[in-house]
Amino acid sequence: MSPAPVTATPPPLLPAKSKNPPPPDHQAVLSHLPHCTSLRALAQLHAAAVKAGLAAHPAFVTRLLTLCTAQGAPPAHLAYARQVFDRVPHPDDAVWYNTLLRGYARSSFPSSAAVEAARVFVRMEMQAKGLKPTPVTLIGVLSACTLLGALEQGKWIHEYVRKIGLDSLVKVNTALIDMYAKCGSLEDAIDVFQGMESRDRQAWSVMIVAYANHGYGREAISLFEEMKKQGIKPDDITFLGVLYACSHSGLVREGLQYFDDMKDHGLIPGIKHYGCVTDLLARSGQLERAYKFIDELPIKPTPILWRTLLSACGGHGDVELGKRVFDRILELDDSHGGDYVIFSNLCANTGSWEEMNRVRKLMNENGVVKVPGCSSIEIDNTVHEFFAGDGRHPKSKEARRMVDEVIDQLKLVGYVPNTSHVFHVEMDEKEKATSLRYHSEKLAIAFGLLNTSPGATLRVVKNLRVCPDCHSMAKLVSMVFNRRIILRDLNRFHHFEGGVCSCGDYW
DNA sequence: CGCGAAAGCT
Repeated sequence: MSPAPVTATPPPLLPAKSKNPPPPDHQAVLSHLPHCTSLRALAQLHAAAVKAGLAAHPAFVTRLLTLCTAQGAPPAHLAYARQVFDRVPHPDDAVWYNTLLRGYARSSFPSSAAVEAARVFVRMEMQAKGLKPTPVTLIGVLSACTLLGALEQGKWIHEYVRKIGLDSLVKVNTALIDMYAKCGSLEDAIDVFQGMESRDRQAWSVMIVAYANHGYGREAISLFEEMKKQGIKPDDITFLGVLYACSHSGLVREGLQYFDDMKDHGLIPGIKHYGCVTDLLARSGQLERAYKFIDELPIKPTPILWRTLLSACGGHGDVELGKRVFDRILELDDSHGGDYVIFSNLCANTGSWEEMNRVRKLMNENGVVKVPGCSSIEIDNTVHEFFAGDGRHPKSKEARRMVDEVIDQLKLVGYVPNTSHVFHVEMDEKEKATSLRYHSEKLAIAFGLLNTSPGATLRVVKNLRVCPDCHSMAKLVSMVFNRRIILRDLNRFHHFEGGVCSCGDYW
């Protein structure tokens, strides 16, 4: 769908002059709000609200902003929210700032969102009315940091939180735990958790997810058991965290047991719980069982569930099942470029060339666009970006040389790797260059590793999708160069020490 | 009164 050019602008505020203002029938207006999905409908309702004298009605403005900044809302909606906000003469309610801030924090354009979120925060601080950031403001700022992997900014906010004395609040600490964990510092997350005087269900759940994200499935589980012992009742999200932990650490038996336990707690699994179980079965190699699991769900599976399985078929090299799964996905959604890529890679890896050509053709026929992958790596406060198939970074050549250097070092220690990147060495120069071009992440990692001081911990943050090659690369380099490496892919961390990954992924 | 954690793949 391509939306018509956005011309909607918020209606001007009524000069509240009219003698007999219509009764603020805000209940009626509010009840219509959730049904407005298009910008046009929103603008119409907004106009009606202004006529009803609701332009600055706190509940109305907040709900309007919330709706416009909802997860997955198109950028135009976010821009509209901004206009609504800017047209309020004296936004004197912290909640409005908080809503807008949160909107930026979960926007799909992280880097520009960060700037905007910071501006909103600063503007709030500057308010002559003495508008103080509320706990929710800080939670909003922290979740913006979380989204961006901005550890340094997050630490700064932590200091600020301490300074204004909000560091005893359970919710703020929970946001801090989440921020630290998702920005790669599990140690700081644990510190905050242990320093809390009391912990609610959410605090426990977030800490469980934190361990899970870093590959410490056993620790996540024992935290869950400890939580129950202390009389805190787990909810569906806690269980999601536990299942997530199991699927990321290869704890198949435990995961299935906990999935079963849900009903004893009176909880009904949702699509995300099914997602975890699918992942659990599929990644551990029980591909057929996973297929059956999805097929027999009591609710309609989303393409996401099939996609999870497809990716696992790729990992296990099962092209036959992969094709069946791929067909199931196409029935539901044939516009997702990633599916074609995963499946065609699977075909390539198993030598199914005919099938691969068929997929490539299908992809063109369906007009699917491939977006180049991008990785970034932060070294000494400078962010370096590498795009797949692009040598624009000034150090691209150097990085590529370093990849070769790493490979030579590996040969010296006599390591016999079983991953594809070493095959590149065996290829002729032309082939090698082509292969490496498509592994920008690998280049970024090698570049970063060799440029940091010995023994340093390297954090790879922000949008890094760790391809299996990177994963092996990190493994090997941590061993050869004796570096501690933390790799972050979109959702989870891999800690390498002496060539061993803490995480059960790719087990 | 309204804002605050949460599966998978790219």
